[in-house]
Amino acid sequence: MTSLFSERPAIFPENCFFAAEGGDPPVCQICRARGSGVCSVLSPEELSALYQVSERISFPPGHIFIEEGTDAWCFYNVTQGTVKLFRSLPDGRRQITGFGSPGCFIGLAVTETYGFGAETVEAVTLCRFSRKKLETLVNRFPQLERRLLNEASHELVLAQDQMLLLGRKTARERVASFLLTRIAADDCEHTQDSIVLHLPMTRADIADYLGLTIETVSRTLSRMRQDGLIRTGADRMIEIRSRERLRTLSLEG
Amino acid sequence: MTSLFSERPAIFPENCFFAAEGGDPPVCQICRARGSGVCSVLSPEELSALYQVSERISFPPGHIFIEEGTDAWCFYNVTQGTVKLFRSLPDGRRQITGFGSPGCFIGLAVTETYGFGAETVEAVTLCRFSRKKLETLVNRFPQLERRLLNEASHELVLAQDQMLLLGRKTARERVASFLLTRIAADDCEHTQDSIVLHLPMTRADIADYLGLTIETVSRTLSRMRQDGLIRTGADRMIEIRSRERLRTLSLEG
DNA sequence: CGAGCTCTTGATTCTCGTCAAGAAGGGTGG
DNA sequence: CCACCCTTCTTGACGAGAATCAAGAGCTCG
Repeated sequence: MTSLFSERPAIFPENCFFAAEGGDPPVCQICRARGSGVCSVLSPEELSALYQVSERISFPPGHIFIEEGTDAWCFYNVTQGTVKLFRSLPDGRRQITGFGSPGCFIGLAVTETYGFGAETVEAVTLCRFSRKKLETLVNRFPQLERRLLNEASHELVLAQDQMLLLGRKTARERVASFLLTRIAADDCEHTQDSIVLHLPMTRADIADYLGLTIETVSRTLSRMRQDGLIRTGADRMIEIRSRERLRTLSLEG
Repeated sequence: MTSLFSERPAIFPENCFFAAEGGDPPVCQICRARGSGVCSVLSPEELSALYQVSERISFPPGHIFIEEGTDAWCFYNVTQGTVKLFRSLPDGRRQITGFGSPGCFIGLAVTETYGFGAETVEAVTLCRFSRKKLETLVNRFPQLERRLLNEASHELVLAQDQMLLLGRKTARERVASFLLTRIAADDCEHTQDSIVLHLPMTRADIADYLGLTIETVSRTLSRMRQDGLIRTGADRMIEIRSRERLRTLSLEG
């Protein structure tokens, strides 16, 4: 039996095919989430059962697939692309509570209704499970429940990081923290001393995630560019020129 | 089998003795957390097993009983009083991520080490479980694991609320939201049209929870007092004179 | 009754938001 | 392949809201 909290599988996107086994359902064999999603704790036979109660769906960029406050009938697993999860106020102000990459399980923070909304950032593929059927499977395969608890525990740690950021950090610290988070989320290529990062989200998304405005995000990035900390390229590419300086910046302005 | 997420027992502090049964260990029979804590899903026999691997400890106000980043050897259940959970930056800035009342389980957001610190607000009594022994019990009583998942799920919802508050609300909206949260947390006496609330925490705690300064919290409460929304009394008592106006205020300044 | 907190209030500063305009980038159709 | 349009991004000027600095009032508790 694995540990009660936070023993999440390591994410190796480049090795993802290693995680899938010959006995897995065909779609799962090539799935980017097989090594890191909740399904990673299932044997090929168990995975088949999960596979049978799920369906693969795809959405274009900017598609809202969970509307805040609607009945929570299904859960999702991101298998390709990036999604954003958010909460909003009646007047339209929006806070993005997190971005989801392949392997991310969506639906931990629900009651009878979704307490959050979800929208695609890029073209996205999801694995969708009906809530009822997933619950049946969780009862059959207890390791799924353990895995969900680990996931929830990890989400809580991230949420607390974000609360510290939103409540106590300056704009400069927030943007630096964000870039470091993105590096950890591993959408990036490491070369020897610099790191090239692709941000799939717009400035508006970053602003809504960091509790800032578009203009402040843009200005802060410009200043980092002037300071030689980063370089920006086409198609939302960012080159981090000193991860160490960025880390310092993320903690003390 | 209960639902996978968020079926947390209702909290009835005034009825707490109803939840305890004659077969419970003596301390548990009079425990304020018996009806709402993780132990609420256990039968008297199961509770005895949990009781045997736990110990009751008390701390004075202002005592830090979890130091950020230290090894996570044990989990806690609050049984009396209020605690604050926080994260901090190297330069001393601090964000309180939540307050814990009786029934609150502490330790969901851990890995090998505590990702957060915990300090008592008032005199506090806790039930302490060694991590290893609790894990053994969770394996024995699967409903405990389900209960922990529900708890984590609920914590996530609260964390997302708080992110929205910290990222997008004004000082006035934050303080209004805070008071409403406190009413829901049920440290209060309802009379017919007004609600009398006791806040155990200082202005500094409130400020650290809301991402503001002491002065701003104080000024905001003063303004609410001038506006006839609240009245303040000795010993951190606050009378809410219009819950409805407060709710409006919490959403749109 | 006095010491040390906690809380309130005022004056001032500063960070970030708002408003506005223009540049850059991406996609589409001729 | 280029012109055009729309969205995204950048930059500047200005203003508002909250932080900071400072002083004093109000509570608690020994």
